[in-house]
Amino acid sequence: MENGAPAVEARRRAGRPPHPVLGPGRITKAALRLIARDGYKGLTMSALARLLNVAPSALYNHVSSKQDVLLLVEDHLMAGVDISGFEAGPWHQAVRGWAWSYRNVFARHTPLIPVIAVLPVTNAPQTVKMYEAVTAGFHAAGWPPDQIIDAIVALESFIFGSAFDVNAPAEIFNAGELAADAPLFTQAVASRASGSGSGPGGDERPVSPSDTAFGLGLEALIDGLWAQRALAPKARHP
Amino acid sequence: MENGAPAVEARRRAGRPPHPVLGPGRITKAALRLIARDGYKGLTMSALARLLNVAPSALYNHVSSKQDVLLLVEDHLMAGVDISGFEAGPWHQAVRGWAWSYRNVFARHTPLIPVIAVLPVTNAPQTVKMYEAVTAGFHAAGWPPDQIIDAIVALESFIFGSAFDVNAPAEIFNAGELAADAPLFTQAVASRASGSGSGPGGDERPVSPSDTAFGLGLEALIDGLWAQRALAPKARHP
DNA sequence: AACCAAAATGAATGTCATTCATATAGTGAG
DNA sequence: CTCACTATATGAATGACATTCATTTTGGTT
Repeated sequence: MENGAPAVEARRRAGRPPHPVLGPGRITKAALRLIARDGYKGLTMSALARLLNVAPSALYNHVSSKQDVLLLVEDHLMAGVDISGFEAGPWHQAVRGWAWSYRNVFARHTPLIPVIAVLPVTNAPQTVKMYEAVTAGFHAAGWPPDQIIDAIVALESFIFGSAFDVNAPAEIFNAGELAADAPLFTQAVASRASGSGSGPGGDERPVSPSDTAFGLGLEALIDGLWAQRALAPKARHP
Repeated sequence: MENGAPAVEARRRAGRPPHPVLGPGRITKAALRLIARDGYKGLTMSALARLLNVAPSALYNHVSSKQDVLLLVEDHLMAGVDISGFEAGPWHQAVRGWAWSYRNVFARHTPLIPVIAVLPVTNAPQTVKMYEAVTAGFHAAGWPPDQIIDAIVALESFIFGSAFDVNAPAEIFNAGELAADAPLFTQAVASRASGSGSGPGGDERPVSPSDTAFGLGLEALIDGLWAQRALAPKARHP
């Protein structure tokens, strides 16, 4: 039941079917089922309509484009991002939990990232809700108000980039025939400390290389941002 | 002149036209011209063929798919990323220059990012060359070899995510009708310190919000990574 | 019972990437 | 000089796709 107000008002104007056979909610659920089964390549308007026992053109009475469908999915996923840490706990730990959760949710939905990163949050209630919770956490930690959004954007950029990295194949850094021209790089790849370290849960189990890199970068970013809190904004560069 | 060796060897095997009318080099250049003119939506195999005065199907004698074309473009762009700082200067400054340059190059080529982030570097000479230079810089700065790749991946993730942010519209954080439900967020957006700070060149001119966020995150990441250098790899999380 | 607007339909359109059978052209071998 | 070989170019065809449109169905309201 996402945003019933306009539907109610519209229903007031004239006779309507009381059972909305199709609607944002059902479309979102069907899209998620499709994505879970066949991935984003399987998410076509035809497949979506087929799953809903409806003609493809019928969907356009409820969404104006496929991008609209992606927006619905995105906003639904945002509700799955863990913001509980910002309600009470220490800032460092809240950001950690939020960032891991955020990355894990979108690692399986990377095709959404180019959409999210560029589209306004208007008409995305769950997304706004998440931003409000995160902002509140920063505020409570004494962050300078005029730096909060920039800090969130920086963290989000790292999270989105890292979500792509999760889907990288293991051999992505295999230079192949070019290895001879890149001895230091090849050596660094070979000695990469994969499998060591602790997992996102703090327990001692093997983690993927992308988990290790994300953990390293996240801790660096959290510490670095904390240290720069209240300093003048800078964007210097040689 | 991109890797003439295979072509020469192939020419040795049998009779060939001495003037390669089409080839990776020309295809790459044409693709870049198309992207510059019409953006990535204008980069179609038909348009590419038209620009080269050739039938679309002819392209498939030189590339096996459109993804191959994107790979050619990507590797070409990698040559434009500034790695000069790693040859001599201090580590902090070298990373800074590299990261700004890397982000600026791919901010205008975000459709490539999902491709880059997932595809092996094999057969991408410029890409391998860049990684080698960066690895050498980390090595020279005394970085623990088994952490170099993870640190680079973390920086790259931040860079890729930030490249998307560059293309975000100014009103991306306008909550619209939902503003009432997100007072702290709305206030933080309004007080965002945009226009202040110094530009990437260190001079005093207005910078975009994405520049500010990138500068903030990059400095935090650089400082944080430097501080964590030589510490045990960690990926902890509550 | 008639009306009206939302919603569903089926056919059609245009844009893609990609494939395939065929044709061409230049080169080394005879 | 000529034949055969091979890379490369061609044009037509295919199938997937999002989207549009004229038309019909549907069900509550009057």
